[in-house]
Amino acid sequence: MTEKKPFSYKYPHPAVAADLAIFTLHESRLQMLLIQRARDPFKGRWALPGGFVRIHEDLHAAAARELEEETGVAGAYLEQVGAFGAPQRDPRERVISVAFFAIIPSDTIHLRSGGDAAAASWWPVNELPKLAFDHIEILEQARHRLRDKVRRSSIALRFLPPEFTLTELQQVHEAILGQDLDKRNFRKWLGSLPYLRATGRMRRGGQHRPAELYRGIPTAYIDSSATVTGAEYSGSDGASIAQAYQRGYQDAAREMTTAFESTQRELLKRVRPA
Amino acid sequence: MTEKKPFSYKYPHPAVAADLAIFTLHESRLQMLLIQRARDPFKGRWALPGGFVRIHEDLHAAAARELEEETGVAGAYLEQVGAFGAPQRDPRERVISVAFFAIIPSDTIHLRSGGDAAAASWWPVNELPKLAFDHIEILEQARHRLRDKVRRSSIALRFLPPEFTLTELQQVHEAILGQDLDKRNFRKWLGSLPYLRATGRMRRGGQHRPAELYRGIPTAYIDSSATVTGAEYSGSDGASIAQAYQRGYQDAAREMTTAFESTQRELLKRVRPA
DNA sequence: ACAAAAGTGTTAATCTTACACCCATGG
DNA sequence: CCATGGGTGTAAGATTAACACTTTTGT
Repeated sequence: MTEKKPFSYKYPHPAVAADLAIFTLHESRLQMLLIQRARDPFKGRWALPGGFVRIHEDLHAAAARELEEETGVAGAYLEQVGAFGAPQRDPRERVISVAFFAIIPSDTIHLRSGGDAAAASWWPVNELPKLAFDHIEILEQARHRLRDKVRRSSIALRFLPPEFTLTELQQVHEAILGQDLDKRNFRKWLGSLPYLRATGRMRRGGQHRPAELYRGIPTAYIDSSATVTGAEYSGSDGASIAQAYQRGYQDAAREMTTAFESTQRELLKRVRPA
Repeated sequence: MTEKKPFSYKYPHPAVAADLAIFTLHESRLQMLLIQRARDPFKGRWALPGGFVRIHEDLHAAAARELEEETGVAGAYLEQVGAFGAPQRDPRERVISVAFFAIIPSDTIHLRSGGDAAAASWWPVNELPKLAFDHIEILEQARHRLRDKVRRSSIALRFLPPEFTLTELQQVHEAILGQDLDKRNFRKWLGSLPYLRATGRMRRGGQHRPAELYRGIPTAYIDSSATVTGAEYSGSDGASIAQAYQRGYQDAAREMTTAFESTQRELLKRVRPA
């Protein structure tokens, strides 16, 4: 009945897991992915997806792997929230969990049911069931981080496909902040951001005026060099980007850089040279 | 020559350490504590203080323990920055480091030289030596967090003794932000914060006008109940606190709560009932 | 009396908020 | 022609930024 335990250390070591708060926008609501535990402890309870970090695996890579196993999505936005390590958080053994939050675009919702899970499904963040372990705490920190960031970065774009309407973008903000926003003020604010560009294309659908489609501008165009470059142009576009940048959108720029870097790492794995 | 390794697991487990970016204000500059490594790897290099988390020890408690071992200070402000776990960050074995930043008041600077350290000393953050491991990365994240928080929380008070002058508080902000601030605007801004109270006492020293001493108000007075309570009073103090609170100082309040909680845990250990 | 830091207000510019109507399309 | 969501501007209020002189003390 005794298992083989071939990995030995001079001092006791905890296990390290990566847990994920995976957000998406679905039916105009912020939703997150939970799995129902198939085994004890907390059998039947809902929990954040996650799993153990492999011994030579980077934390971020472990989270990305779990994310892909669970959703089939590679290259989603992924950001560390922090480590959770209360001694008794897992009754089996000491487990330190490094939590991440992930955002997957609302047009990318597939699910796979993994090994530990009896079921996986999306839950609106305001109607969550009781969670296993200390996952409610992890989740609250992730939500808080998301709320903070949505105002100061381009992270909202991560919830949307590459082209989107401003109304869709507004719905992302409203879902995350949990409050309605004024359409005109919201658009005025967007106008001051350096990372949105109208495509000129339209989305038509429903019996109403078509909406213009926008895209996020990759960071390259708005990093610090834009301050110098943009200012020389008479074209209002470059100038306003530079100006907006100077007025404190470094945060947004930095965030996009980080985001792109992390995504890039994943994407590069599956892209042939052009 | 083979060591005994009595702790065995079915799967390999990483070691988990807590590393600390310990900040203080010294000679009007933001400084941090580094230790010089006595052993390989990186023998002779400077590094963040830290050590392994014990198997039944909370992460926060491990950081607090290291902090006290290194500085003799208990109950300092301590906040997690995140987990750092690149596979080769420590050449000896897989080590995942949970980083914290700590703030110790500028009147509390004692040092003890611990086991691993050949020496420990304070370094101005703008004149740091080359660091061991990935500590420069940890430190940059900690500094960034500190800069972000100083504007949106009462964290600056942590650098000061319980009573301080507004000029001292301004110096804390200037040291952290790395830029000079306008005295009048700074004070106007302080006036809008809910957590400062003039004591009426003065500090005299030097051949100039004495400065009034201030204190931080414990969170109890400014948490959400203040919104209700304060508004009923005609006394301008309560009302303005409530008002300021409503206008978005929840952040400050929450931060102080967190800070107080973490400190309290430490302090309660050494306080007799009144 | 002078050197040194403490303390104090006003104005212009910018940013934020509140608010209501016309437009283009599909049915 | 009507229902639906898309798109647009202005004025008042709040916040931020720039800026210089008087006060109080110790020597």
